[in-house]
Amino acid sequence: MRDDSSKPVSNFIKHIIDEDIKNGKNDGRIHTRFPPEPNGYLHIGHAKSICLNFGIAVDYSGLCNLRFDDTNPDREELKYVAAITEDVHWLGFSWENREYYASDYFEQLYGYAIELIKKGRAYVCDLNSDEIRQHRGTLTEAGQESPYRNRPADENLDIFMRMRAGEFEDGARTLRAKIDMSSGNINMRDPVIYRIQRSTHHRTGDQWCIYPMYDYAHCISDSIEKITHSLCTLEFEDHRPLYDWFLDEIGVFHPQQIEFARLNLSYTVMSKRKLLQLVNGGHVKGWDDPRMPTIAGLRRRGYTPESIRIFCDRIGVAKADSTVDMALLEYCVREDLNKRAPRIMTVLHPLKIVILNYPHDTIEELDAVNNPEDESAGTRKVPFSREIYIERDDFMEDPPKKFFRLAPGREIRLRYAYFITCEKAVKNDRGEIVELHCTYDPATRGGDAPDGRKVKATLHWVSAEKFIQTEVRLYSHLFTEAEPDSRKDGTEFRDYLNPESLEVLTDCYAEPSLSSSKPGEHFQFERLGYFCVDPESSPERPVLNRTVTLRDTWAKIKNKN
RNA sequence: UGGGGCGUCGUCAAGUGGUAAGACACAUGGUUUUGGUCCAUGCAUUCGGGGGUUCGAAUCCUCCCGCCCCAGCCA
Repeated sequence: MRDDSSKPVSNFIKHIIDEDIKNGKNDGRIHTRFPPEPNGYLHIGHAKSICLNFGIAVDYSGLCNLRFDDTNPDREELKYVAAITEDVHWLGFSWENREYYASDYFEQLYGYAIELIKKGRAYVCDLNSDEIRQHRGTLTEAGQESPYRNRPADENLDIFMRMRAGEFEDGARTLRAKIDMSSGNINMRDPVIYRIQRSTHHRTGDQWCIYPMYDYAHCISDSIEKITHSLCTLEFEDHRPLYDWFLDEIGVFHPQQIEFARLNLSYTVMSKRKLLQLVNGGHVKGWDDPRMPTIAGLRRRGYTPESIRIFCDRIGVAKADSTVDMALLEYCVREDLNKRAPRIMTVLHPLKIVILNYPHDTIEELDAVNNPEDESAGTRKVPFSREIYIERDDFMEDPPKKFFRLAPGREIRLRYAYFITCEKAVKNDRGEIVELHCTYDPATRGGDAPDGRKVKATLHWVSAEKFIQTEVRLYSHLFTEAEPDSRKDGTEFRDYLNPESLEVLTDCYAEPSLSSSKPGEHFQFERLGYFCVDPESSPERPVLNRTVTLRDTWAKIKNKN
């Protein structure tokens, strides 16, 4: 699936692919893969990779596999593969029957390891992890060769097979590639390719007590699947020589690894580790907390797959480290929801109005447009009565020059209803405004004055006779700093958690029609923002999450003052 | 004193020797029964810096500066 197909996006990876096709590489075949480790939830950074990999497959009439990189059973769980497949599907991508697992290749991987041993390119090392580290050297000093480095091939073969058979304790030995302990690239200093690890794998159970390492398993998995272009993030750039080394030594199909910059987003963090800390530390309510940049969180917040896809198209793909402005993501979801979200009126902070000259015991049903951007969305009836609620912010007793909403003596329009004029603000003992007394002009029914007189503002409102009480959860940035995790002053991301990232409003009043809404449905609350029905919602008591506010010019003017 | 990358508008990002796309953000007008949407306009004489090659350089050469990644039996 591709959005914005009218504007094909160019990037350096496509240039490489174009060139490859021109040169007839792989007979013009294009095959990518998205290779998550099932050890956590997907976030918007993964969405970038998903859109890139699946998008390229679509653009070049190729294929994209979903492959779980499940070579470390200590951290991986079945529940994560379920969550990941759900998220990728939800984003709108399909991999048909090409759902693969690195663990499917364990036997083949083992076979290639035997070959490497026979070729003298791998050896069993008896050093423990501390000793291996000590032998590795430093960034500026070469490493020392392991005393086991020149163990004869047949002995290596024998011990490696006994490793598989379970003869040795966890961590007692490793299989290592025999490359170059003095390489400037630390990845090439005889990297471990198999470790002994007795943990139950979510797919292979207790069949194995040795597991391959990422560098070894990943390139061969790509090769087995005949991947043509293996796209990964920048931190794997240093691993490419190793990726190439394994495939060259084994002599199998050789995909091309290409690295791109991972996505960073302002006002949030984007690593599984940090997101996990937010969950475990109780700073959010879970992986799908609407404040989280996870796919599950964004979904619950009310982001649509389309909005995320178009966002991924717009941010581009390059090799420079970058942090994309959260405002772009918000723009993308507003743009999408503006076209599709039905409008409804909801008052978040109610202020009662009594319309003195409107009859008691009368409820009118007024026509309201469901979506001015989509005529086919039709109209609905909204009940109007003598007492209504408006937004507290829409009235000021002593308004500044540029405030053109309701004020004493001023006439405004109630959307789809009538013009009303504020006659009096009624206060309590403490001088707080408790309600407004207004009068209406019956001739303005529907919202237009027959005499053509204009009004400076149109306010949303809800009948105080017929409404549904709702809970509304307002979200704002999770962090108070744009880049909470890359500061140099000794502080860390958790120091910048926004204490006001969630505000729960339990006494909001919505049009009655909201009671028939279902979890996941989107609405625009007129003049306020886009909202999405939460899974915790019920017909008796709807719960709405604010996805994003509307652009608010008045707020800008107010803040400038 | 190691290896690998990257520096184009506030933020992303095109550009691949012929004279700086686009988007977001920002600003200003217009339309409007959402201070929304939409529309129009403005917003890098210059591409991290210096030198060089060339009729011509963000693009080529050279030196310098800055930033990111790497020392898991994680991925």
